[in-house]
Amino acid sequence: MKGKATSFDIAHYAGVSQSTVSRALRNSPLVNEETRKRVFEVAKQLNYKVDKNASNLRTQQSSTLALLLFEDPTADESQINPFFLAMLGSITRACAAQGYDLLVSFQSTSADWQADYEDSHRADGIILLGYGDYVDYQAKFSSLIEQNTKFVCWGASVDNRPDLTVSCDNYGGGKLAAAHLLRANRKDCAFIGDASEHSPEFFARYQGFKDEFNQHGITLNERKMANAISTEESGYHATRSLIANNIHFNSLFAASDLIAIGAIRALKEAGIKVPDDVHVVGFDNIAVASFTNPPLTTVQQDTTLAGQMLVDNLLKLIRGEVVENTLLPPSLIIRGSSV
Amino acid sequence: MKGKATSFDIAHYAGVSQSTVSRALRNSPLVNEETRKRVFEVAKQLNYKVDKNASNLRTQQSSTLALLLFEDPTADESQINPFFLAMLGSITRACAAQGYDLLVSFQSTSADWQADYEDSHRADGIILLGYGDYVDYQAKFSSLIEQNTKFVCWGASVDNRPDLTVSCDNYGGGKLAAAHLLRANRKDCAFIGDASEHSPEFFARYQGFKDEFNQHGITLNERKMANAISTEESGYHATRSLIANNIHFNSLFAASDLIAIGAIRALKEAGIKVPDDVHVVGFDNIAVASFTNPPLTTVQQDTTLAGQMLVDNLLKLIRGEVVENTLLPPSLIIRGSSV
DNA sequence: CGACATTATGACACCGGTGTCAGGGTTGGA
DNA sequence: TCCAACCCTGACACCGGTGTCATAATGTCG
Repeated sequence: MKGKATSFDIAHYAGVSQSTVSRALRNSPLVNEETRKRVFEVAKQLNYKVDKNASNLRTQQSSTLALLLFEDPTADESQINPFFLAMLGSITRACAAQGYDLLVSFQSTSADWQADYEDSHRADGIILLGYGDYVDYQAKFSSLIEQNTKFVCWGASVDNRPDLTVSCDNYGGGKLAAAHLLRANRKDCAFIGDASEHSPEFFARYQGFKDEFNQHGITLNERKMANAISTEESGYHATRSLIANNIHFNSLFAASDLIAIGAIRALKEAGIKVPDDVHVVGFDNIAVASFTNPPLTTVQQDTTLAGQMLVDNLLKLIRGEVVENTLLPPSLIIRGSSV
Repeated sequence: MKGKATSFDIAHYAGVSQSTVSRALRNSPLVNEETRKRVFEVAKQLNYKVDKNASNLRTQQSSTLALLLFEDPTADESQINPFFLAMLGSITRACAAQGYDLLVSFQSTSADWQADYEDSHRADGIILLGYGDYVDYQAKFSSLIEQNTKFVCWGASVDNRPDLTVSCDNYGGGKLAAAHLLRANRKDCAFIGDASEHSPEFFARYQGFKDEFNQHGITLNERKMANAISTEESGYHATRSLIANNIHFNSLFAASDLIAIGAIRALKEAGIKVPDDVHVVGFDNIAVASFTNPPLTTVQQDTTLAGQMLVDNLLKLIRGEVVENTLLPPSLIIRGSSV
């Protein structure tokens, strides 16, 4: 037998029509049990597999989801944010559990990214994942909605469509971190991250953090903030610049673990002890966090649940079901960097 | 316009036949330049995208590769080996660079994994990635070859088909590690990992390591070996058991970084100082390695190059070109755990 | 025994492109 | 003027399935 077997080949050998083969293989109740058995046997013998292209073409759906992973173009190319890798893992698993395949694609945040996986019928829906400047995205989101493209995104909120977003309760997470530092009476706190509308997730973390301090009658000093994107390098440099400017603090909240790790490096280098001189709290609970020196206290995001919710919500959207906004509860992981 | 536009819609609005639309969009030289321009305009207006299912069905190829990631079933489910995640990243990028999409799928090593992505025409070829018990795989490999399925795999060697494998020079890497420890005169060395034919990569690392010692007239003590799979937990327990058995050593070579990190934890717990009492060397250079305490000396595998070679070689196989066996050179990264 | 429901199957159009072939129109050389 | 060459286009079969419709065979009941 040259080439791959088709349903016609099976039909020939099983002595039935091709239609019957198709029905038999999909367990249609219309087919006689004996016939079905015969068809299955022949199919197995010929190592037959349904041609997904033909099947998808006819049914107009692909049983495939696409994952677009946005990378901060300013970040080091070779390293991918471990938090998103963890998400990728859980999304992959969630897809498999639902019988869907997953197409993975990396996108640069700057370039005008293409979301044509759905237009071209390669995927039934799209998952958008990544930090990045979501201000620019709203226009893109609108056009996706207009074209009736099914998608969900992590973190970034889509104007007027809370149902398209799954995210961690970043605000609540920020409060958790603040409450923890306040319990240890570390009131003189620095913040490293981007607390602007360009990074809605970081912004929410900062807001929660600030509000918790405010509720304790403490106003954060704006001079003790430094901008950073979510890389170790960036966190390192931001913290260095604070130190270089003689800014003092006895605790530090980083908008992400990578930033926190870079901050710890800068602190150590300057002879500042963690946690004795400065308590450090990060966000994400990436795998590395427990191996740093000292181990990093951090606000955990449940990536397993997050992946599941993204996939579940997307499938609901595809099926036309109603979806609620999904906010996942964060939890505080206390380690050596703050005790 | 309800539903998505097809080439017939474009043909209608552009006043040409559907055949011409198809040709025009694929930049066939047969089409008049003016006609082409008109077609492109209409296509853009209708936000037309070629239906991949139809296209793939007709051309019998998918411009898609599938990545099967094997996980050690005994490992913690929620954590994925960071080394493979790094590989996943570089493979994704390499695919994109070649204009291919990537389907990602996790497989359990134990279950009889399905490689039907190619049979079902969802992918043109398959990349196999993962540690694991490759002895069981040889039969599967044979059947893949027999069915003329295009695939390459990382690490594991396929009987008589070196061209289907891309791997790091694990043997050479082991020698690098050994030479490094010998330079510091740390001759009393323990090995943590699985040095059996079940883990060909670990086995090769151990062989190179042992041979280098032998060439210096030193025979490794088999009692100072402990089995471990590539997880932190496993490395921790293996090392603990060595310590519990009162086995002494002044250096330790771990078959992977995760094992090394677990080993360091066990050593610290037992009051053994790294690197003063024991020099530790790992393998992989995962991202975590530079953040451990002390930072981990390790043998680096070039994941970027590895991903590229896997994709390049697979595409060559698909195109029917000849492929050479690909061995990537490792390099030693010296950090605090061994100086 | 005839009317009718039930079961199992085959024939066929269809999904949306791609590739082949035939043919119309124009140009150029003899 | 006629034929060949060239350029461009349309008609149509085809990829390998799925879904609908028609129909043959069998069973059921009055």
